[in-house]
Order: sequence, then C-alpha cells, then structure tokens
Amino acid sequence: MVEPKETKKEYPKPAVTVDIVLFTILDKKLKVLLIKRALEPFKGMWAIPGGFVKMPESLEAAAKRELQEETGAKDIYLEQLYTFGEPDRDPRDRVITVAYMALTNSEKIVLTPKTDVSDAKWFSVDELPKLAFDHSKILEYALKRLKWKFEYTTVAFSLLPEKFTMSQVQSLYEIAFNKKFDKRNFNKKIRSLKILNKESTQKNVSYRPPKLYSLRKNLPSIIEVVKPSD
Amino acid sequence: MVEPKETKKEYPKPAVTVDIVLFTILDKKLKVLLIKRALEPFKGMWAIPGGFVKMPESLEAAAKRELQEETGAKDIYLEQLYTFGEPDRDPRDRVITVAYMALTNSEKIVLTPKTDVSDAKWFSVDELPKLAFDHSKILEYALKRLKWKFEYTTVAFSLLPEKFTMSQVQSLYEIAFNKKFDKRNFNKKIRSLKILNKESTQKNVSYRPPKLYSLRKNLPSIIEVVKPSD
DNA sequence: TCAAAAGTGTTGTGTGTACACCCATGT
DNA sequence: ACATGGGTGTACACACAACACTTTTGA
Repeated sequence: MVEPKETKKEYPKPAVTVDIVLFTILDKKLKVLLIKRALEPFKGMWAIPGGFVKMPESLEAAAKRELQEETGAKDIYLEQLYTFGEPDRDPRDRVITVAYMALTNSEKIVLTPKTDVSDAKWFSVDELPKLAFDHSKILEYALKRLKWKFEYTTVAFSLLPEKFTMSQVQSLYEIAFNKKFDKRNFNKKIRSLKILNKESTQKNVSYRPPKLYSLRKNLPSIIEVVKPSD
Repeated sequence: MVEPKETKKEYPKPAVTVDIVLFTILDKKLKVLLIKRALEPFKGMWAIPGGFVKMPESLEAAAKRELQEETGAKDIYLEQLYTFGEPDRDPRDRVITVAYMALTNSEKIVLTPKTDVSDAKWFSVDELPKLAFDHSKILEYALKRLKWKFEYTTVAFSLLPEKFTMSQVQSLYEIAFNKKFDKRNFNKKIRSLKILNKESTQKNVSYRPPKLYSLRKNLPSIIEVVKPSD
C-alpha cells in the first residue's frame, strides 16, 4: 500500500458503512430481514440494515453491533461478502459500504427496530419489495453466496437449533435450493461426511420419533455438502 | 443501510485505500508484485502496491488506476478479494483497505515505479520478505483465493498469451498447485470442459510441433477445472 | 387401526485416477 | 539418427442418482 504525502493534507474521504443481509428460515421459506427507512434519503423504502463504522471499531465489530441493535441476537454467523463503492450509490455523499451476510435461527431473535427505522420485517427472498440504494444488488450477491456456502460448507446448520433431525436438515437444503432431494441419498451423503454427532431420540411426536443430531465442532471449513448444480 | 443524522455533523471518517495483489508466472514460478516503500510508515519495507481511492472514482477504477501507474498494463484480470479494516492496521490513521487480486501475463507489462516507491519487483510466493502493514495477511488470503479460482474457473488462462499449448496450461496448474498432474488425464479433463478453440499448429520448434488453443469467449463463470484437493 | 413421518439398500452410470508408448519435427 | 517435447487409450474404483417399502409412535 502506498501512502502519499496527501495523507496529511486531509483530502476529502468517503464515508464507510456496513450493511448486513440477515437470512433465516421461517414458515418453510428463506427470509431476509429488511428495515423501513424513517429518514431521507429513500425515506419510507425498505432497505438492508446497516450503519456507519465508528472510528475505533473493526468492520466486523460494526456489523455485529448493528445486528445486535436490530435483533438483540448474539452468536450469529457472520461473514463479509463484498464491498460496494460506486461513487453515486448514495445520492448525498460518497458512501462505501462493506456488505456482510448473517445467518440465524429465527427463534433466537426478537426484532427491535432502532429509532431511525420505522419498521423491521422478514421478507421471503422471492417476494422482495423495491429496495433503497443498490441494496437489491447486494441482496442478489448475498443469495448467490448463500447457495454457494450451503453447497460447500456447513454454515447451513447455523439456521437450525442446537439439536435437529435429519429431515430438518433436508428441508433446509430444499428451501435454499428450491428443489427436492431424495431422502435416502441425502441421508447417505450427510452421514458420509461425518459431520454429525448422534444425540438422542425426540419424544412426544405422534409418529415414529426421529433421531436427533448436532453438528460436530472444529470441522474443516470446506466439505462439499451437496453437488454443485448447473 | 441506515443513515442517521450524524451524516451532516461530519463525524471523523476512516481513509479508504485499494491494495492490489498482482500475480504472474515468471521462470516457472508463481510471482507477486511488491513495491519498496519510499515513505513512512514502514519506509524501506516491501508492500503490496495500492493507494487512496479518489472521490469520484469507483473502487475498481481506483484499483485499475493504481495498477496501471505501477505496471503500464491494461486489460488485466482484476477481482475484489476482501476488505481489511482493523482499527490499528495503519499506525497513523484509521485506514480501511479494499484488497484486489490481479492476474497478468508477465510479458504484457513493464514495471514503472511511481515516485513514492523506490523499487518494484516480482517475488516468488514462497520466498517472500516481511511485508508492511497487514499485507502478509492480505497476500495469504489472495493466494487461497487464487487456488480456489484456478480450481473452479478459467481465470488461470489470463496468465497465458492469447494462443497457448496444452502443456503451457498444465504447467500453469502445476505451478499454482505445486503438484504434478498426469498429462493424459489433464488433457482429457480440459478437453471435456469444451472451453478451448483449436487454433493452429506451432512452428519452428525442434520437436513435434504442438497444437495451439485459445480460450473460448463467454464461458460460464464456474466450471470446476481441477478436482478440489484435501 | 390409522395417520404421519422416519428409516433403510441395491443397481446403473459417470467421473477421476493410474499407467506407458509412439510421433513429428529440427538439427 | 537422435533429442525433445507432443500426443494418445484402457481398466479399475468411487461417488452420484434413481427407485419403494416397512417401522414406530400417539391419538
């Protein structure tokens, strides 16, 4: 990195924000958290939650803080996606935004809109409203990454409770890929990955009680869960 | 994205730079371009080339500009990697850097150090000096991404001339993965991808003249060139 | 006994991997 | 004629895909 003398001269600087695309599964659908803007610009429009990076905090810390302010949730899976910096993406100022993707089990969180937000809601990813700024582009990118990550890693499991059944896992993948999988093949594939611990057997269901599993700790980060499509 | 009223109050902003990890193949080795810093901080140390983002230019435009200033090269493969923003990564100011990876055929370019740089050189990726800032981390990340991209996409071909032989392709992959491939299997795999046009046959070599190929245009972006390892 | 979801195996097809010899050219 | 890198095929192992019936429980 080159640091020309200009540093001292205080050239104008862009503002830096973080925006977070938070996904969850709700009503058998993949949903994303959007907030309704209470202020200009794009007042009244839906947008991805986010905010300015404060001077002493890292980008990831800023993303975590924003996420917690909106949802109260801690221990959320969080991953940096991409940085969007077209000069005209904010109509007022030059604003560069570092986009993050987050995944959570929807039961863990309670929506608590901040004061600069008039509403916060879950939207199905296939029934999205028009979004403020370039947030549609960001969301589209996040969706691509989500699918990719589901194929090649175990992040999908962060959308499930601690203990879960095999059909919950399958349902999760079917929702994300909008596609049915064969139960036997899916089972076999997941078992062959050796990423699950057997826990116990669920009770109090009016049908054959399923086995419960949990995700093993300290797994390698890339493991190819489902076969790439197309 | 939320834009609180703070915008108008001109809170302090971090500076934003782009840093570019430029790879090439030279002397049968994977090399990276480093510059020797002529100014503080880290004066005299090697670093990844980069510089400040100017107000009216996009991040990618800034990366292209810096790259061209250093190398004179246009039409270089360029891809955003990751944004590094730890508050203390620059000892003076808060500086957030958007890292890019670039690939070029080394014959296309001529190194032309800028005035704030006292030297610019190609380093083998396995013989790197200590680097300024967090640039070692950035480079490490770039290398991971490079390998990943080589496995799953055709970006590797941007390190080759317009027309090339099959052994040049194989050699490229062998260098990047530091691993030998079987000639017949490699050939078969590449041919099965249907990503190459047959061009003609090379002349003036003192051995059986090889066939020349070029990369087809408008290929899908993901195609799994080599099998994932580990 | 019924409803509901759980659980379980075999076979065919395609893809990856291992492996060795002859070919075309310039000198 | 020889040195140099170019070019080619077959056999085995493994992973994916297609496919249907029986089991366990609570009501």
